[in-house]
Amino acid sequence: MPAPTLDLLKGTLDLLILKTLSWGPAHGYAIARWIEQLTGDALQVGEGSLYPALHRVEERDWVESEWKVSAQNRRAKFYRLTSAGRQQLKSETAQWAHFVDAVAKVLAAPRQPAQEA
Amino acid sequence: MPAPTLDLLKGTLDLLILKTLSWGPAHGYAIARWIEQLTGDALQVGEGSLYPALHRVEERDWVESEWKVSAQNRRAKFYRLTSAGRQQLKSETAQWAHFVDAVAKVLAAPRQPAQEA
DNA sequence: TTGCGATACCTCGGACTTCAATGTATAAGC
DNA sequence: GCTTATACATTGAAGTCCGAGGTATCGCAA
Repeated sequence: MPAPTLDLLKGTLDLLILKTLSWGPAHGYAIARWIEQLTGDALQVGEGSLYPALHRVEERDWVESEWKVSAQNRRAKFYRLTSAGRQQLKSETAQWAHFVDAVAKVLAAPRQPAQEA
Repeated sequence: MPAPTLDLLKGTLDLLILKTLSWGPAHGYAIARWIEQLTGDALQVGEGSLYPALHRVEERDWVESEWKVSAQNRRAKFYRLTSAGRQQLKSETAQWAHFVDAVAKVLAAPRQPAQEA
């Protein structure tokens, strides 16, 4: 039988993280909880997706990190958007909108396009 | 330097193929051209994505195939949606809408959600 | 004080998709 | 005969997701 393969995030996790950090610095665990809370658990961010994603956005210099103490009095790595990250957020947001629009065009089409050669 | 890595389709190719076939049977090459034409090339379907995708939707019994001769007088494998495929199309369309809506909720949020513990 | 749940970090491996590159073959047009 | 478009296919590299497993601390309750 075919594996279920949820793959809920479809490559949007970096965008979601950058957007979340545009509200202000946060640590990984809180970012994941915020995304879940905002979407009513429609999007779920497992730790096996979260931490690699945080590491790659830092690697690409879209965020910077610093160890601090969380509101729950625990050691946590706080991430802050860099100016390159803010630029990236803008760019990825536009690309996402463009992509969603393109898919919508196909899904809305009542029939095949005219004049295929 | 980080690889560009377009990844335009983000896991929606199966959905796009099923939708395209809901207009009637078609062969792979035509499906790809239709998607590109409908989206003004916003979505591009390379052959290395297309054919594996067609094989997996057939493997899952969402489509059936049959060799015929195309309008261009060439040997071509025509795909037809099965009733399971029609069901899958409906389900995936709903899931896609749900997903897009969830992402929009995060992107539209002006700030972090209230009362994090 | 011992144990548990929540917070918070991390890595590994498997499964999957995308996509460029490469290859085959035929029809039509020049 | 050559080129272009049509039409199929596979391979390998790269990237993402995610379940499973591991570490550690805090606060609380038994």
